[in-house]
Amino acid sequence: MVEKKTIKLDDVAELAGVSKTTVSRVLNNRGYLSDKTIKKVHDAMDKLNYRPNVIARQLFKQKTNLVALVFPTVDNPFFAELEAELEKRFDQLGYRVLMGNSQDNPAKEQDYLKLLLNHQVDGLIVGSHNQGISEYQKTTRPIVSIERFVGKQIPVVSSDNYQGGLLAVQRLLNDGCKHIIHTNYPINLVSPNELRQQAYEDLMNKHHRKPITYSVSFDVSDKEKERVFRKMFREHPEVDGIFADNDTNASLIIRVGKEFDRHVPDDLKVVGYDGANITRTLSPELTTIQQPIPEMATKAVELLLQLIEGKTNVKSVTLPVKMINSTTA
Amino acid sequence: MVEKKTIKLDDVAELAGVSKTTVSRVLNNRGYLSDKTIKKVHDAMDKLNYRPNVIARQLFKQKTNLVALVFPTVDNPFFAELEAELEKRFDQLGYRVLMGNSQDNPAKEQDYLKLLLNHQVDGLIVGSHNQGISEYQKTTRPIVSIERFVGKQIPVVSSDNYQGGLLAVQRLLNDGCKHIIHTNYPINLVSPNELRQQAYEDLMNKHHRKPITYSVSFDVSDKEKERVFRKMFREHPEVDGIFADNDTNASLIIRVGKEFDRHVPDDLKVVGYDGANITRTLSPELTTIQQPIPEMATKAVELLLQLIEGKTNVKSVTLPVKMINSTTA
DNA sequence: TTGAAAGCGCTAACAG
DNA sequence: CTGTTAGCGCTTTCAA
Repeated sequence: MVEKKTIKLDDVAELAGVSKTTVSRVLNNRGYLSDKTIKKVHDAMDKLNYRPNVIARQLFKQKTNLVALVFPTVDNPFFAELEAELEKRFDQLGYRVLMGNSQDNPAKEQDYLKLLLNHQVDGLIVGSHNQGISEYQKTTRPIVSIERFVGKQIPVVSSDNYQGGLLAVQRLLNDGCKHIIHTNYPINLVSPNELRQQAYEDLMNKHHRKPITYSVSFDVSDKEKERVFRKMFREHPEVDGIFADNDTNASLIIRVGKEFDRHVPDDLKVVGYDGANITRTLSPELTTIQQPIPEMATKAVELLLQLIEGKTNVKSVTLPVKMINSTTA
Repeated sequence: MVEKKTIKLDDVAELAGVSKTTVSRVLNNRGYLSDKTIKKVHDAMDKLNYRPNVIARQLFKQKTNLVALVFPTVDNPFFAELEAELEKRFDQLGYRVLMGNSQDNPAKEQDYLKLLLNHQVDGLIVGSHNQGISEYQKTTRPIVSIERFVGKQIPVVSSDNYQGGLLAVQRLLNDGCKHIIHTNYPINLVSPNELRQQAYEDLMNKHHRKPITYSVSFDVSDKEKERVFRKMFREHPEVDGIFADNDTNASLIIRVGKEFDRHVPDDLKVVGYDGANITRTLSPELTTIQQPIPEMATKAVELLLQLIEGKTNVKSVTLPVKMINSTTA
């Protein structure tokens, strides 16, 4: 194997018989250059198979064109689609994307925050479910959050959770459900998600029904989740309608329901939440509230770019949700 | 808003009354240092809220501790799980992970290759389906491929596709299927995937049946895929067993089958492929061949690290698959 | 145990 | 139109 030393600007300059500056200019298409020089330089580059060292450029520019996506895990239909959409947009804008699966571990989330603070990335999109990371409050570096309140100065992109809750519960009511239960993940007051629960409770109260909510952590196994749902069916055999906080749970609930001989949609109606690609493909029968994932990605990228460009008055946005009618409700 | 200038080593050194070198040593725990000095430096760092600039360090070390994952898209159960597993392992080893969704676009794939060649990342894991990117042949930089032949010198991690094919088809034969069709994505000779088809054909021939394969591109819409499957049912109404090349297609086939009044498993048996988390959760009824995704991730990381560390004799590996018995076959 | 100085590879004033 | 020079922030010989 031939020992290869790195070719740098200097080497190209020497071979082309010009200065580093000139080569740099050719590289960046900046300033006035004679065609002859440009050609000479290109020839030299080709001959040496020159490759610019991006790290050196980054050091000078103090910009990496890198952003990090901090979500619990990419192995989930909603996050997978969201991250794919984010990556697509960032890529078009010349940004590379770091995958930050926080696994709902505050330490890992903090690591990614440190990347930002250390100028290893130009910005952060966060959608984890941890709370109380105080650094978020202090930093003025570019962060946009998705579906989560992080800090007073950090803009949030969310879908209309209250409206989503209303749509779901109203659908179950229209279907004639008398005993509607809501599942949610443990609510911390920092998530716009609680608005879904709020909508559920408001609508239940309005109809003089007692709201009942079961909490299921995001980061436990399917087995564990099924255990909670079994408990739910056992404690509330009268249940005939369920507003699940995400499609995966909706799917698990439908399965567990069968164990109790409750069949969808005849003696149990279920509305899910999210409506991601993968779920639509694998479980098209699910009636669900669809979050506008592509639009959320577009907005988040837009806001983060504004922050990166130094804009100060960047506002949170809420996007409309949509009911997907299928056969489970 | 207060204008904040970047704190650097120099500033810390000045405040602590020592030299840059000393601060650097404290930072890296290198060389002999008196406790007093260490404390002074730490105090200064704290007071200034100093954050080392990682880019500068990378420039010096010629190492970024970054790897890129180049797969068609992360919005797919198999790739999502694989990328999540890869990220988890790289993270533990101090590597950050770039998400490279190539969308089966050779230009994008080449962009990521360029990152590697430009020393922006230390290594590449590729699992895209493009072929004929000649740079792969030339480079000696660290690349590991997953389920895909990329170049002679590039190690491949794959699962035992031939065995997977045998298991699937044998299962359908055991179930008494007489007319078994295989779906696959268009085969280019660079994919170990073709071994599945080989196994299918070998077993069919052995049983004196005529092998029939329908090809479905990876990157077309569900609608388009369904169209192909409708064609399949129309052209082969006698079909009673299907070996699908992935679980998503299996799921689509089962749905399309219903349109033709073919119900699983009574008058149609289907075996899928992949057995990823999300699929198991959303479609647990699917009988499928499960790829050992976590083990594949472990191996791929292991091999890439060997390459990054300069090892030369890095060998490809094949890992065993497993049959998941459920109710569609 | 500590410091001075050179340099990683590139860019951008500024001067010609 | 092109070159000289001074860094970007850090690490590491080498010398003290």
